[in-house]
Order: sequence, then structure tokens, then C-alpha cells
Amino acid sequence: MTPERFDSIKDIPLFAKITDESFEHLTRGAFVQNFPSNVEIITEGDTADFLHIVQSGCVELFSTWSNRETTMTTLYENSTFILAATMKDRVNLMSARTLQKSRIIMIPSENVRSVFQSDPHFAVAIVDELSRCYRATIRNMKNLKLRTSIERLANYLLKQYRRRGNTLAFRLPIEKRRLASYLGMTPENLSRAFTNLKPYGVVVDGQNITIADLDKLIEFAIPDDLID
Amino acid sequence: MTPERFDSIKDIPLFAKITDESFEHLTRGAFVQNFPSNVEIITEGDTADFLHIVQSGCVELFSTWSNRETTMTTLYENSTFILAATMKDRVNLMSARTLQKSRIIMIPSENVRSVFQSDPHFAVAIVDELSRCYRATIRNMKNLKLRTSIERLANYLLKQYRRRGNTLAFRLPIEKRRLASYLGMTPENLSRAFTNLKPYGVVVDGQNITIADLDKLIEFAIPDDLID
DNA sequence: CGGTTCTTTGAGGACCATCAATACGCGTGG
DNA sequence: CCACGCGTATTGATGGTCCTCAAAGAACCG
Repeated sequence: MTPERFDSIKDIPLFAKITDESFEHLTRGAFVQNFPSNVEIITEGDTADFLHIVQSGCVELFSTWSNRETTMTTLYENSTFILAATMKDRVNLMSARTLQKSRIIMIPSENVRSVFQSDPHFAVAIVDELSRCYRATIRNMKNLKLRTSIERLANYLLKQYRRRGNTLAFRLPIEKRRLASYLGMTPENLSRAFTNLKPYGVVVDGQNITIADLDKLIEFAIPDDLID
Repeated sequence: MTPERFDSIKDIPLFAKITDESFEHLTRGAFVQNFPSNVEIITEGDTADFLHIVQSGCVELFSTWSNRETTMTTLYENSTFILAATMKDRVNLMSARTLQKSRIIMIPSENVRSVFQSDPHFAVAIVDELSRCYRATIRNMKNLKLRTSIERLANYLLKQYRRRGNTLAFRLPIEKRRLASYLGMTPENLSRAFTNLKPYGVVVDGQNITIADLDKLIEFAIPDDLID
């Protein structure tokens, strides 16, 4: 249907173990699309006709209500989204927009549901991915309900530190205002939260963060395997 | 293995369409247990050896961190819990305690995973349940992040109203302090939130709630299909 | 380089948590 | 049946956290 090649998809865990037949079936009617930055790809309330996969770039999932908006999560390479809506054939509960120039793979939801039934390996992969996203959301919610905003920021910084292979200096991957929304606060408050973390050795220079005293920050943040 | 009978389980959507063979396999090593009220059934951090199902009674899922505790959700008849941890063979992210005398079905996680692979109907049911729980959590999170505490309470009352077949007078199903925790506030604040809803026709008498002016409450709460 | 957006800082106020004290509800045992 | 005790619910006072508004500075982009 399109001249695009889907070989790179096979690197994604979701498709790693499936048969060639399943793969052929899945990609029938699928396509790859390039989006510029800051484009709304899907809108909450719309039906989930395609399973989306971020091949490259960066996508923000967000939600709105009554003139308010909040960032739910941010996705990078090889992340899927709207998997639950795809499987249940329901409307999306979140909207998605690109934060950078991004390449998005779109697979018809019907194909996903039908291969799910015919290929047990794919079924396992789907349920694995679904469980992973579900558990990530539970962690996120625990973070929001059990910690203050400053504690959330401190733990966010520690998570970034770990994700980059224990690097003490790094750049924030997203704008501060989006980070603020993700952490459940206003941009103004995020600024002040950074100031509050200064005594614990957090140095901020624009998007550049340096953790000058890891032990002190950990002592303050109390990271937890069941949240972070 | 136990003299308990599992027939009643078949009423649960999760098991509705499975074969007798799958059912036999699933219930091998399974058991039913009666718990008194206020007993911690599972603890976060423990491995999920069993899929749990509330056959009767009421179970609260909660989480703790650094001396704080929060109610994540409350479950009633025919609800499953720790399904994601079961499927991924990981530790539980939440603890569970009974809020009433409850009857809990426990099915070995291994059985669930193995029947998932052998019975496509069961696989569909599992992914359906998983997606349902996932989406419920997303809704919950949107509720928490996009609404003030009073708005959350107003929408909670409207949800109770709808769940009971549009009944304007009903009893709260749980204690107020647990409701407060679920809604992300303190018991004191819940009291004041109820007071704040008086002008919108909410009458409170202990656990008994009466919605005296439905339109006014709806106008204030702005319920949303994508949250509630 | 100019305009736009983002970030920061300050002031003020709304919301919410904590602490403390009292009232209420309920189950138990006298 | 009533008295008692315990946990829950309410109410008030207070302080902290966080949001809003406003303005200035910084970064980004065409």
C-alpha cells in the first residue's frame, strides 16, 4: 500500500517474535508518516483506528478538561501508544502531539486484534506491553498522590540520572513547562522547586542539570523501586 | 485440591467463554478463601503468585511511601486484581486489604499465564480486562490532575448516582476517610468539600447523600465521558 | 534582528494540610 | 437497655503549599 519499509519495526519487542505471516498481516494497510514538531496526531474522544508506534522523535500524551490541560506522559523511540483503546476498539482517552519532528508507524487496529488471536507469541507481546504501560501509570499515580511536588522533581532528576547510565550532568529531555505539567505543577512552581533543591546539590543552568551531591539528593528524595 | 467449588467464577466475564479444559487447568491449585474485615491480603513488593478475584465483599487497593498511605481504588464483586503483575510475573505495586468480610478466589499466576497461551478466548478476555483496568486508571489520573478536590467530589457523587440507576439518594459505599484518600485529600477537607457543595443541592446526613438539585450539581461538576 | 515563546521572580491570594478539640456513631459488655 | 470506649467525622485556627497575576529577562526561530 505504501512504499515505506517496515523492517525496522521488527526491532521493537512487540514484534520481535512474531511469524512472517503475522507480520505481513499486521503491516497490510499500515503506513509510516512523518510529522513536524508540535502537531496533534490524535485527539481524545476519537476512535482508535490505528495502533501508533513512535519510530523516531518524541510524542507527548496529554488530556484536557474544561479549559485545562495536563501532560500525562512523554514517549520516545519504539514506544507504542493507544494500545488499550486499540484492543478494546474504544475511543482514545488521551490526545497526542509531536514535540519534535517524528516518524510514526500506524497499524490498523483491526489487524492488531486479529493477529492477537491468531499468533500466541504476539498475544504474549501485546499483554506484556499493555501490562508494562499499566504498571507505569500506577507508578505515576503513586508518585502524584504520595509525594509533594519538590519530592517528585527530586525523584524525576534521579530517574534521569539513572536512565543515562548514572550520569551526574545531563540536559532535560523536555521543556520545563511540560515537565511541570507532567509533575502536576505550574511552570512558576517548578522554578521554585528547583531553587528548593539547591541545598541538596542540584545545579540548574537552563536545560542543563548537574547533580553535585548525589547522596544528599537521594537522602531527600527517598527513591523507591515500587514507584520509580 | 480444595473442596471449594468454582462454578460461580464462570459468571465473571474473564472466564465466560473459556473451554472446560482451560477452566480445569486454571482452577488446578486454585482456592477460595474467606477473610474477615480489615485484613491485608497482599503487600506491595511481594511477588504476584496468584491472580485474585473478589467473589463477594469489598477490597481496597492502597499504596504507601515514606509513612504516607493512599487509597488507589476500591473493588467489589467480580473484580480481579494484580492482573498486570500476574501476567508479567513481577511484584505487586499495590497492597490490598479487605474492607468487609470478603470471599477471595486465588488462581495460581502460572496457570493464568499458561492458559493465556493455549486458549485464545481466554487471551482475549485477559487483554480486555487488562485494558479496562488500565483505562480506568488513566481516567482516575485525569480526574486527579485536571480537577480540584471539590470538583472531584461532585463528579464522584454523580457517578454514584448513575451507578445506582439514577437514584438521587444513596449511601456512600465506603467510609469518608477512605473516600477522601481516594479523591486525594484529607478527611477534614472532604468534610469542607461537602459543605462547599451545599449550594449545589448536596445534602449530607452521615453516610447518606441526597442530590436535591441534579441540574445544578451537573452544571458545577461538568462530568465528562472521557473521565467519568 | 524582531517577535514569540519560555523561564524566572515577586506579590498576593486560594486551596489544602496539620493540629487540636469536640461531637457523633457504633459495637461491646455490663 | 444503658454506659462506656473506640474510631470516625466535624469544626475552628493556623501555617504551608501551590496557583494566579504581572512583569522582566532569556532563549528560540524565522
